[in-house]
Amino acid sequence: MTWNLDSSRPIYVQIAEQVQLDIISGSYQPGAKLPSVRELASQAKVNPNTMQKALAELEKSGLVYSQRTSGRFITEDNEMIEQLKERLATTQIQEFLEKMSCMGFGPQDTLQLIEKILKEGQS
Amino acid sequence: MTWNLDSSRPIYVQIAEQVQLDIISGSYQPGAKLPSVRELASQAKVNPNTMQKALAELEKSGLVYSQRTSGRFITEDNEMIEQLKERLATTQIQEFLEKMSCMGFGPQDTLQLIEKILKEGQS
DNA sequence: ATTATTGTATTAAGTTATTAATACAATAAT
DNA sequence: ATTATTGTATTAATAACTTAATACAATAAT
Repeated sequence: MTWNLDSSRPIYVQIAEQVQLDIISGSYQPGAKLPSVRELASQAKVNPNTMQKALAELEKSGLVYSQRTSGRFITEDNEMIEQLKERLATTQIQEFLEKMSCMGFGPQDTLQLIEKILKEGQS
Repeated sequence: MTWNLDSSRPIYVQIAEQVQLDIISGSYQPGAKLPSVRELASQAKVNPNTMQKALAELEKSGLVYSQRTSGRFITEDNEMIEQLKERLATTQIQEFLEKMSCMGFGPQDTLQLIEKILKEGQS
């Protein structure tokens, strides 16, 4: 796990987002055990409380759960993960299209621009 | 001008972004005069300093300029505006594709998803 | 039973950034 | 010359977050 944190937004939010992405993308398998709060905090070089706060966020959504002394685990509910992934992707797309629209690019303009950029990137 | 502000990020950043969008999209024409800091602040219901800070941001990039007592104006440099628009769009697209990639959607997956969502939105 | 490891809770302090209040400065308009 | 309007600067207050220190709670391992 490599932590990519900056000061633009709260650390705990960034951590929560990154772990969430790892779950959605499958880097963390359903049911997998997470390292302890202290261990993760040490890796990310943040205070244990900050890590705790980040993980508590993920628990609110049910994505992870904790067992008092054995540790923390990713949910085994594959369905939930899939739904979240789908929902997040949809939101991302809609926000993106909205922003492009504000800049004066309609959906078709945007699609063409993306394809153009993808072609350029291949070189 | 309708101001759409929330507390997730600094107000002055959001204001700067929105004015920038208005310039890029053509809502503010090149050379146009902006309302005074106090007037804009009143409209947006923020402190004049906040508005001042937002506009100062745009001045750094050369998008607007101020004349001590006559007011603030949009740059007349059409070229600059066009370049910024292009650069911003490219950045938006790259960031978007990057995020989708982290979620496990490759470029082709993403394009298909966008098209699917656009079709649904028409109904 | 004891110990070590886990998550959790509480409180305080420090830091930073944002916002607000106010005063100052320049100049166009009169 | 005076006044009103503009942008600007300075300082203070507020808010949010992070860090830190510490204590508590539950249970698996021994």
